[in-house]
Amino acid sequence: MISEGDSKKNYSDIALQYLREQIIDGNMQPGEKLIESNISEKLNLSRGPVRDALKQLAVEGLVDYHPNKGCTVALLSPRDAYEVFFLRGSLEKLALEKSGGHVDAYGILTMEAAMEEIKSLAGEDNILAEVKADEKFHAQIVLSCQITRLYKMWELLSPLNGAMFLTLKNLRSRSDLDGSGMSRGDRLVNSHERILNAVKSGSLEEACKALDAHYLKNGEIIYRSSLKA
Amino acid sequence: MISEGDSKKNYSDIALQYLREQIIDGNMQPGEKLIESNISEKLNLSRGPVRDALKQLAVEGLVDYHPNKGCTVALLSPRDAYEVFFLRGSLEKLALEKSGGHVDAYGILTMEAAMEEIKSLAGEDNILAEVKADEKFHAQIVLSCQITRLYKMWELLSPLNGAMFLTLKNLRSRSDLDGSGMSRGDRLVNSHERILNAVKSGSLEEACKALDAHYLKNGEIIYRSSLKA
DNA sequence: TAATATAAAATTGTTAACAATCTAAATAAC
DNA sequence: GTTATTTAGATTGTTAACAATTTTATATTA
Repeated sequence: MISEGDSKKNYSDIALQYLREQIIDGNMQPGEKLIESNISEKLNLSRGPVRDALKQLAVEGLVDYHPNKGCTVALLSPRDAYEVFFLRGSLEKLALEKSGGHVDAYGILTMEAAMEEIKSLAGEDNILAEVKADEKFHAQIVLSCQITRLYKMWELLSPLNGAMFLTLKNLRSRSDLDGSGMSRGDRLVNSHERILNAVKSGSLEEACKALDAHYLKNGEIIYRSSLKA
Repeated sequence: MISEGDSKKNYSDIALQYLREQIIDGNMQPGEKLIESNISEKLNLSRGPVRDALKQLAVEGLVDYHPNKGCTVALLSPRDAYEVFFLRGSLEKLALEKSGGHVDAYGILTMEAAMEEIKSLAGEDNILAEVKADEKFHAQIVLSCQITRLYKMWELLSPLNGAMFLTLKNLRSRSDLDGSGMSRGDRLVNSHERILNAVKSGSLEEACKALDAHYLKNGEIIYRSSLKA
């Protein structure tokens, strides 16, 4: 467990955040080699902190670590997408079951704020901001049950989930519409609105269904398009 | 993700395994400061690999990492125990639900072998061996569903679960018996035997109940004894 | 004496150089 | 011409020294 407090960032964290955002934002090709000396040169620091960051990214699954051979940007298969969506959804449902579907007033307010962000980003082309709004939204669901380690576990999946966002977006920009005839932005808004309504009404069952629909749809889109390719 | 293959260990892994086992085996006091230079001197290597190991242990929750101030052996509260047991149990049940309660022949054989180990260790005083047998047993349950990342997630909880083993043992060596009048070893055997039988009979429901009983009992014992202390 | 400020020691964070390993190119053997 | 073998280069793994920070001990002041 890492105790924070003062967020005066050390170099490892700077490298970590930089690399994570670069990967999620799609500025690094899946499979691409991540050479420590290149990165440390780019960020004007030594290899040590960069190595730390790469090891952490390997834990998060954004990077594949091959001992003695270096790191590569993770190649994420449709199967990976399925697993991440399934797990993230399962953890959120588990949290809701524990809390009886009840998210407190602060949580609801935060979710509503995140909802507004998601709406306003629907037309834009800002993956990183989308990912952050999405995380803010779903985090409140997980936090509802007050089980710290469940949240930590869910949090560990977030970077991968973020990377999937990019995959989804790229798939969509080719076809622009999915089976339902909705744009990606619209579906994102719809999907989250259904979850929010369920949580606000306090219906555990409907909330779980909404979460399933949300994550399964994501998985389905990735899977379908993998067939076309 | 870390690709292995050749398990010719590097120094980071040596330090990691050493520290993890020391902590789980109770040779380091909870709260104790872990000073990099001391450890590296002890293991005859430099601070670099030791730092790597400590960072990994922080991810696993066995160590608390205080930036600029160093690491301490994690202080695990009854609440932590509850959360770890709850999560580990939840993930195992999730896996079984996915696999419809079906563990393949190889898995069953492995579980039976682990069961024998657990039995033979019942009288001994070998926490590390107990932990490994327990892990071998439960791992097969998680692996049944073939979701790689679910296993990885569960695996990440294993070191903490191992540490809880020690806590449980220490509590028991004071009172030697729990409410049920069973010795710790006997309960361990009983509890796992019920799980194994359920899995072998293919009954998802009974397997989930057995898992719940197993983990909830662990949590209960830790909680109860925290009241006495 | 107790509380605060200062100085010394210990410890972590970072770097740069060295060692070991892997990769790829050039050479040799068939 | 193709396959091995050797060699040179690139990259990771490890170390030891340095810088920054924190902790402990000492001295100062009220």
